[in-house]
Amino acid sequence: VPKQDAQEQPKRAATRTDVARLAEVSTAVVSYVVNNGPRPVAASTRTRVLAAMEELDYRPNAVARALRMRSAQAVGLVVPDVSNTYFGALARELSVQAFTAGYALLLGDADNDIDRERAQVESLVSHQIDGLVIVSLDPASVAETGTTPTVFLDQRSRPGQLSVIVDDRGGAAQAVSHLIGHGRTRIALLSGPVGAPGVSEREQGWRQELETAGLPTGDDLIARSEFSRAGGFEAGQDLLSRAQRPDAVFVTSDVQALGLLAAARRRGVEVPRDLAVVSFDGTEDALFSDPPLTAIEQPIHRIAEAALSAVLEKGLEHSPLTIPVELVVRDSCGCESTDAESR
Amino acid sequence: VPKQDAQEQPKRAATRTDVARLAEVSTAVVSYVVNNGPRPVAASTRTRVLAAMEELDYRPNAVARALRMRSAQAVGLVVPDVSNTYFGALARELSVQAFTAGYALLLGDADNDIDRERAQVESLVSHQIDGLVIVSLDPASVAETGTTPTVFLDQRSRPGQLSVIVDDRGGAAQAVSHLIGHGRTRIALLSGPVGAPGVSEREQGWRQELETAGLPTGDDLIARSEFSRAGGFEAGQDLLSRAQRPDAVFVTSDVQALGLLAAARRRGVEVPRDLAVVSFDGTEDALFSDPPLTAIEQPIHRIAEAALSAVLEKGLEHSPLTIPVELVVRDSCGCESTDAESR
DNA sequence: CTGTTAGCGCATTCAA
DNA sequence: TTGAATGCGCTAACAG
Repeated sequence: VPKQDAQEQPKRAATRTDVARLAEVSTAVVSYVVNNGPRPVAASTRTRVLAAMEELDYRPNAVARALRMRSAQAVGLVVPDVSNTYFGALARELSVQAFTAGYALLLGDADNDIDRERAQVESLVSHQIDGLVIVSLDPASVAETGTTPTVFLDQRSRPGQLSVIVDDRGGAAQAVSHLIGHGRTRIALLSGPVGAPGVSEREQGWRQELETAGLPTGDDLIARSEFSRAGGFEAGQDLLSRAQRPDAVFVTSDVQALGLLAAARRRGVEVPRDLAVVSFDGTEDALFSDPPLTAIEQPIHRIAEAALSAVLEKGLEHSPLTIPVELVVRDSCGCESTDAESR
Repeated sequence: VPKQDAQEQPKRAATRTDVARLAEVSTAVVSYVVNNGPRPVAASTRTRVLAAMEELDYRPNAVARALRMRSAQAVGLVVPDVSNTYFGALARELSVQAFTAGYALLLGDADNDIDRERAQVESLVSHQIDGLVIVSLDPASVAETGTTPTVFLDQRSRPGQLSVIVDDRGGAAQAVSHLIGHGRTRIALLSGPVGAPGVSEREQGWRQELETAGLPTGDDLIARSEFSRAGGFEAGQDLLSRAQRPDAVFVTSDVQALGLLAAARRRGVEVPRDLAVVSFDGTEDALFSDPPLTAIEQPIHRIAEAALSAVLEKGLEHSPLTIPVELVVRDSCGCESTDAESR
């Protein structure tokens, strides 16, 4: 006498066919209720189907759907390094917003490597993502994304490409202008890797503002490092050990600024008294450093929003779309610390 | 006279069928060369196929493959908040390692919300991921993952579940013991949210070590906050404003410790002189804070490695697998700063 | 060594 | 309002 071991081990997940069989309808009807259309379903039938789905603990297979629909209901994000605070915040913002819109997020970390980046892009595209947002190490050499809408968070994209950018040049100029307003005259630049996103524009902003003011912009005022705390520390050490020490620094990212602050402490250079600092990004890193960083703040929420809609609604009024940035004053620039802000 | 506008607009990406036609072979042969098997292909044929692929710029469709193979060649990661430095580093590590192993990474940010977490898990599973690693807000209520191998980075998983954990209790005890070695007697605990991963074990370690030493563990020595800089700042303010101020704090994460340091500066409490601090995580955050944080360091690389292999090789010698942590001494505990380390 | 073919699970057109 | 049937692109038996 065989016992009922049929439903002991539900080895395979239930499919639409199983549900149809149990509810005694066709598979099409199951689709109709799952998707609320495109054909109507009688209330009583719907109830039966729902019950069967419940009973079988049915979950639609997103992959089969993706194949059929040519869309995975997913967007891809490729960044040079997610562990960088700024990119982490961007990933978080995109994950949350994409989810809210019914999309999953595929993340590709390029590990600061151009070949890795190419490979990540190809992988994501082959996964039928509905859109790709990328902060590229080199927009010119990014892999072909074919029909996948792609938005670059970068100035350097080619004419036809979608891009959402922030006003890097203007922000940098604003930062430098603020420093000049504090009476600083040797304003150094702690810059990012040559070719990295935003770097050359921020450099331009720095240079232009100084030239306009008749202040020096020589190579002895420039240092360069990776976008990392460690990189900022080393470049900071370098900058602070030069013959004629700068009295202010504009730094191209918060994480580098954290490194610079550490280097300054190490050498007994007091910020902001001996060295005023303004950085770019304005992540949470800038709020709790010592001293808190005056920074050009990127509105990550809005950037993510714009990028997502550009990619999903397949368009942008005009590309590039430039998002304004804002100088947020804290303590590192030498402004009087307002109590309300230093938190 | 119709012009050759056939290949003007390659509207659709080339499929295996197109390649087969162009190379004048069957679709199976194309598969064999793409996958290097399972059947051998004559060298000359292979060359023809390769040429056709090149010509058509053919890319295999990962979704179709996933449907057929019941595997997307992808792993999922769900964390409470990617913008947290620790989780960001974990995501990066996993993305890189997964990629190296030929897998993509699907990231789900739970946004510190248990319902969001459930939904993210269901979404990932429906995308046919080959494995899921999750740092859950509540392992008991995580969605059913069916046949998808799942590894929890958490102590509280149920018996049958795979989990990779660090020695939270032991690490905390070690931290507290170090503080006791510095002659501190009122050692507070700046803890995480009730129920968050690792929190209760770290609390236990703190308590046990103090009790053994006959030191106080009262509620007036405990504060609690989210895993964030802002949370740590507020809890720190609270702790430092109490009647009998602690002379040391064990903090359950680096980001919270950053907040605590800011709070201490705000109140003129000098670290480590007035307040010794040891935190948990040991991310890059701990290296460049002021002062650099002595911390219990989690070997993220090894954690990711163990989690990935657990999930992909479907197993673990014994679960939970406990990974040791290590006390890394810097300046915040009051040890003499060694020059080599303070970088 | 190569070709034929049957699905993977789902959405949808076309008939009923 | 429902059902039958087709195909999305790919793998891998199975048969030459």
